Amino acid sequence: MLRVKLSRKCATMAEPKTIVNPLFLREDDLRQAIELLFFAYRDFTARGDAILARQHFGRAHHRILYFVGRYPGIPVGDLLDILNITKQSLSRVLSQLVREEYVLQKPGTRDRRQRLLYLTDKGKTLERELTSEQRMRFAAAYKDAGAVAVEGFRKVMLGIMDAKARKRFLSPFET
Amino acid sequence: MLRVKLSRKCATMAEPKTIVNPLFLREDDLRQAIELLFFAYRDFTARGDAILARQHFGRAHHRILYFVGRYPGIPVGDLLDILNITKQSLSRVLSQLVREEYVLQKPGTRDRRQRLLYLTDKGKTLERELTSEQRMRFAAAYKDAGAVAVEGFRKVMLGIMDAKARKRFLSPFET
DNA sequence: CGATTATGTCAGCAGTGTTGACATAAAACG
DNA sequence: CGTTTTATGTCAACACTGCTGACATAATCG
Repeated sequence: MLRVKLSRKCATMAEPKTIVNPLFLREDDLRQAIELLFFAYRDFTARGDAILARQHFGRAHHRILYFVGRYPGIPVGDLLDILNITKQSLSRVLSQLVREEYVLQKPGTRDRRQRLLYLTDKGKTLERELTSEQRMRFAAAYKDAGAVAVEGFRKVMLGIMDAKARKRFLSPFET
Repeated sequence: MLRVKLSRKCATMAEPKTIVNPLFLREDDLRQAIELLFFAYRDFTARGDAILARQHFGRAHHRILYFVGRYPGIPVGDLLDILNITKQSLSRVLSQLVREEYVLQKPGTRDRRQRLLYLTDKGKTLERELTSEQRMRFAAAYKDAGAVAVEGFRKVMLGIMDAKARKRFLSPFET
């Protein structure tokens, strides 16, 4: 579970971790964990970015499409909470999606200040195109890894995210 | 500063998945997987970004500091391979780090065209500050999740990344 | 020597996140 | 009812990061 490559080209590659030092190995595990997350996320998002670039969109557009598809009728404020960005950042991208008819806004019934968001058919189509590759990626990885591994992945990811986000996963119907 | 929770406000939250439909559940698992990765990565990088902002740096600076610290003496080309960005993108940030003496460049001995990269003490200090929070995050998550979960996390992440990156993890001494 | 490689640099564009300031409509409250 | 707060939007400016294209230098290779 050691080092990555570069061996041929990178001079200071040696440093074999052969000595059984629990503490040292732990450091190595943590370093590897960081890299696993980095490379997985990098590759996970790469193809979607390419698709988005075709229509002059970016990753932010995908995130909006995804979460609006996930929670049809979501108010803007809730979307801001999920994305953890400012309303100005969201607005720029969201208004573009509304203008180009990927997303539809309806005034709230209970609270007419709210603008509830929905995907149009056009939006659904693009969202599916973007997300399906990512779902296939996970489907393949889950299949290869097995059910036990999947549960482990889930546990570690929940441990990495902040408590607030973790709560959303663990208790779907709470404030 | 926090908004409210989705559940209360978002009308179309219901959709209980009570019906035992394997295919449907699978879709739900994949959707959850995507979100786990999204939220974990978002929160994983947030504090580092805040630290970097203090010195007018960004996430790209951290990545360079991290991988140069990881592979002292790494040539620029190898770093480009790891980061998967253009040399122009790298150059802007790297030359800044060199100028401000976080990173040191030495001409290669075998190939004098190469510029081998090393962290200065200043660079090591900043890198440690940035990465230590991330390591602690994983240390806590790993501890809570347990060894089996960690192995599962590792398997799933390897499955998500592209084959090229996976190889780097699995066969430490190859290109 | 000519071709390729490793690296760098200048310039411009796009996407995304930030802060600050200001505006409107509706809900909440006393 | 009138004041305050909330939900949302908008304009503007700035910073970081990625990309493409073009061009330059030095060293290695064949």
